[in-house]
Amino acid sequence: MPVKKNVKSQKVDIPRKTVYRLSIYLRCLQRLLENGIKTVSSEALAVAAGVKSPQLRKDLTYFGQFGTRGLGYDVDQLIQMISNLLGTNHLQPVVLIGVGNLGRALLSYRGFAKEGFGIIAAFDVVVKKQNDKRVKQDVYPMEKLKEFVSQNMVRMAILCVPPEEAQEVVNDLVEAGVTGVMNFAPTVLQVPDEVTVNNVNLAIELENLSYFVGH
Amino acid sequence: MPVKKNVKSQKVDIPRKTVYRLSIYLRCLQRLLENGIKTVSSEALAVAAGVKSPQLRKDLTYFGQFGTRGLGYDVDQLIQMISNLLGTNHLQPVVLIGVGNLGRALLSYRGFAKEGFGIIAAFDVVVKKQNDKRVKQDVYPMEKLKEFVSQNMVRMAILCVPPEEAQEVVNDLVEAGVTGVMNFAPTVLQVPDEVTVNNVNLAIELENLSYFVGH
DNA sequence: AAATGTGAAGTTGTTCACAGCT
DNA sequence: AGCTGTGAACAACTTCACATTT
Repeated sequence: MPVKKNVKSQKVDIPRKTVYRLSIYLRCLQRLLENGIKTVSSEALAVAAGVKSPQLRKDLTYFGQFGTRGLGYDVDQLIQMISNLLGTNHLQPVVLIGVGNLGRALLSYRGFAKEGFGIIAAFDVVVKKQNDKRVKQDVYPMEKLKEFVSQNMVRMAILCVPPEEAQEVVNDLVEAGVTGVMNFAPTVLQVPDEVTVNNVNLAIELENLSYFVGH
Repeated sequence: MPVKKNVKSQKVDIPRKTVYRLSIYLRCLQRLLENGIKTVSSEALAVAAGVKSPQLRKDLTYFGQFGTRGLGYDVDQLIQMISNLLGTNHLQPVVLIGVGNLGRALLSYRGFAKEGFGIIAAFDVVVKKQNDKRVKQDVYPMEKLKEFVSQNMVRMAILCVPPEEAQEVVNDLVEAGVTGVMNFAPTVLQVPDEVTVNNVNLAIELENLSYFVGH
């Protein structure tokens, strides 16, 4: 699918898969930076990221030319460019809805914070006593959701509610101004064109694996 | 990417994306079955699954012809065929390695069991007192991993260890006979060709979303 | 009449090979 | 000499249109 950007944005259309790989490159680059490496060739970075080098070069040229021929890419500069493009150079506030098993785990998942995302609040129909001391965020009742989202200009949400409730919740989110949803519910969500939904279905991933593993 | 199957298997190559969609179809079909619907057209099923109808028909014909022209598909028969192909018609034993936040959540995740997978054991370097009563599985020390996997003919594993340990653990898994790994660690794993790795990187999914949401 | 199955056309994404800088 | 940037070839996937079957 070609990436449709809204009219305001000057960005060229970048393939979905390229955007995904940019995240991977970013991680590899950060590791290089930590190791004090200043410059990297497309070949070396491609190996680290698990792709082929022409792929990497093509991915990068979708949004500009950063390399020096005969030399390679400047690690620091490339990190800046990619994280700027992805929007991870400034903190993105995120809300999480559905504090079940999975929701609770994601609330305390360090992987998000490390990459510049903060889950600033959680919502659930039942506001249970939080006896999990790893969870730092406040859990609010569902009625507060729309108000909170609009007031805090939240644009991204993580959805971990049961499948039956997912569509209803996402409607509220969209009305309140959310334009990006990471959906863990096994539900095909209906949203306006300008809203992006990333479906993450763990059961399907396992099932998929099962096919390749064989009978 | 075309799906490479090992020589033993007689299966025709089915595109990766098709295999993924088959799981989605399966869920929709199960819902139809629950509602007592016996027959479904490609058009109706496609809408439910969020794809176009020629796509669905092509997906199905990769592994046979099941429809009746002028009528549609038999729901029950199609469920049988797909779950047989995916290998979910009999229970697949799975082990989980790394009982941190995420690992613990996955252990108690009902989505897996519902789809025919059972996480039969978990492993970690530290076998902490399990005070989480939702987690039913035993947690063993890492030293027992290889032995357990070979003795129980386990072929699928869920990897939730820190990135530095991931490669080491996966080496052990492969040696012990695992051929399918669902990898939550942000590490590019090196495995033999006959082993399938499904990477699930939640931070990257969020980052990806962030791009579409805009600056 | 209705809906499948499929060759062919169209689209998107990947790889190659090499021209062009530094 | 080395490595990037890219047009062109290639491969994979999707959609279309319609012949075919019930």
